[in-house]
Amino acid sequence: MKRTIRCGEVREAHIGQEVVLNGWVHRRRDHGGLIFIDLRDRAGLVQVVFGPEDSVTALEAAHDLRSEYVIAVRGTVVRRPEGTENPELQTGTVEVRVRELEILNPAKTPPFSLTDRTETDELVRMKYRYIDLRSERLQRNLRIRHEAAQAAREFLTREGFWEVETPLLFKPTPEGARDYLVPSRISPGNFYSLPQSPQILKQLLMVGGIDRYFQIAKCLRDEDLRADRQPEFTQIDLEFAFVDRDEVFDVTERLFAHMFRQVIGYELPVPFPRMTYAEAMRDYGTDKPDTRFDMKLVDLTDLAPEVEFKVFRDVAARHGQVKGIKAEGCGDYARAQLDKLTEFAKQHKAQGLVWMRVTPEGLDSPVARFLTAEQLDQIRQRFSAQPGDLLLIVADQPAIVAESLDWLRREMAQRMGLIRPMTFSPLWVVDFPLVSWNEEEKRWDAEHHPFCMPHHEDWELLDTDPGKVRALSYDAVINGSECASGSIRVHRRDIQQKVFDIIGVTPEEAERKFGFLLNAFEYGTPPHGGIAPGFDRIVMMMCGEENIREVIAFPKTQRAVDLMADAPGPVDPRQLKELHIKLDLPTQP
RNA sequence: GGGGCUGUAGCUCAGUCGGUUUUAGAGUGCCACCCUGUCAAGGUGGAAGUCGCGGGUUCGAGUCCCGUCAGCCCCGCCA
Repeated sequence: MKRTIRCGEVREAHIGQEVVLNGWVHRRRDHGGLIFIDLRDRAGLVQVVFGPEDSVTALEAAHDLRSEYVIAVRGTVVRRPEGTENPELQTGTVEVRVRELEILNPAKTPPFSLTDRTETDELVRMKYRYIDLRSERLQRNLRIRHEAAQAAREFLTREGFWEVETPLLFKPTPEGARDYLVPSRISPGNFYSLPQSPQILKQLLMVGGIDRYFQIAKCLRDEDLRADRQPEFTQIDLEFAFVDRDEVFDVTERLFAHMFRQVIGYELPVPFPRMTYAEAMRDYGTDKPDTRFDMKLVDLTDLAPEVEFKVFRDVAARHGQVKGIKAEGCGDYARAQLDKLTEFAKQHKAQGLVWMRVTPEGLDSPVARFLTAEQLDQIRQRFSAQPGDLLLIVADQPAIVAESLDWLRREMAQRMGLIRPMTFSPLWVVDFPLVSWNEEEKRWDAEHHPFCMPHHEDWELLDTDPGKVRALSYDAVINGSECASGSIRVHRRDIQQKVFDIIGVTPEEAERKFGFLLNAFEYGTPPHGGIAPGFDRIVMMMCGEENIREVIAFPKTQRAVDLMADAPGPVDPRQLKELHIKLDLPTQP
């Protein structure tokens, strides 16, 4: 029996029609002489009814139906009897009275229920991913993912981008993330690497005159996983020829706005506010600030040398910082709670946490006795603190102050309920440093990648003070999550050489690693730049999900294992021999 | 590589100070029977356990200790 309509699409308009439905048995309510089945497919649920008036044969057969049986039914759409409508269902005013039932495939009792309200352990969900994919949650998430991809394609096509595929089997890139390698059978001892991103290839497409390129591209990085990181993930990869930063921003903002509007009906504020890297670090202690709430970091370093409190004075003397945040209305935190917050700050590297409860009389704090009344008042004013507020202050090296206060800020916002679900606060973070000092190896590293254009005003600094050079690189940040990253690229040989000099790449090395790209640049390269929005993270936000696995059909665990397929797995020795590979495994003691 | 949380019935969980508060329980699911308007259907009965795994302490371990495995969160890592 071939279906004539999807279960979730049956409506009052179909009353009186004969329909054939195909789907899964979601729930059954067997009254003996009357059986109700909620039949489910991608579109939703509809109630089908088996009764003796319609077919005794079907009724008898229906007693054998169990959860997740795949069935076909033929019957008539009728209005439900007065008082039996179910407002919870889109199909709740109608039902299908069954005359004919065919069991297309029975099912073993599923290892977990798709109808329970309880949350099943993710281990079980991932092992039986094909069952979990039937759940309302994953069906919705994958629908949103599909619609987001379609919206992106539609928008970018309209904006004049060509979708071009780039190879998965490519050349190992020497820097950046760890590569996934693929041995070559034909070229013994040589390997392809799977792309961490199509970075170099998209730049070559610009040299190739493609002008505007996009690709919904799989990227592969052999690094450890996180709640928002999988070893293979998807970027909406973009590159533009003859472009400046503002144009990249404009297109990207409109792309995001289009996707959010089209898929979830949310209006992103366009244009996105812009913040320099330096401002972000100063005000939020991170390069990806969550701007859904304020609670900016307040700097007290200038007050520190004057105070009697030794911790502050010492930190000031060692070029450290004293900064804090104000948690409005948290002045009623008890000692035990404050001890826990101190513990939290310590877990995030701070030596300790100075708290101050703002009372009508002044500041109540263990360190208050080391501060003069005037100093306490200065602090209060610096925070614009009102009675009932709580001040949380960290004194340490700048990096630790930034990190611990970033964590505290987000923790307090969470506790204070400042984070509304399904609100989105985007911004650009711009002017990242071009290079950063690698203390262990005593050299400069590229902060983004070595093809990133330095700010024009900073070109002289390339020779004198590379650490101060700002790059024409940028991140789009939404709700504290890095959602896109890109830059204007170097297309001039002399600038490229200077950047290589700074990061210690010799001409020979450059030739060996990126020779084909540098060669290409000598044959007429347009100024170009681009950006790569992280598709999975965008979809996560649209779905209101906290975890990337919820928006990927077949995700991997934190140990990069597919629990369903049991990948990775061993291979046949013959396959290894063909690839000229001998294993050298660590021996078990 | 490191820190933290978790692991008891198919699923979600409880299990107190280590003990005749059990023969390790509950809800749900499952199985059987009854049941014509339910929608988390209802009723009666039943089956269901390697307490993640290994070792140790003890007269006695789901409970304490050590190790180990797995899942999750975080640090490192992610140009």
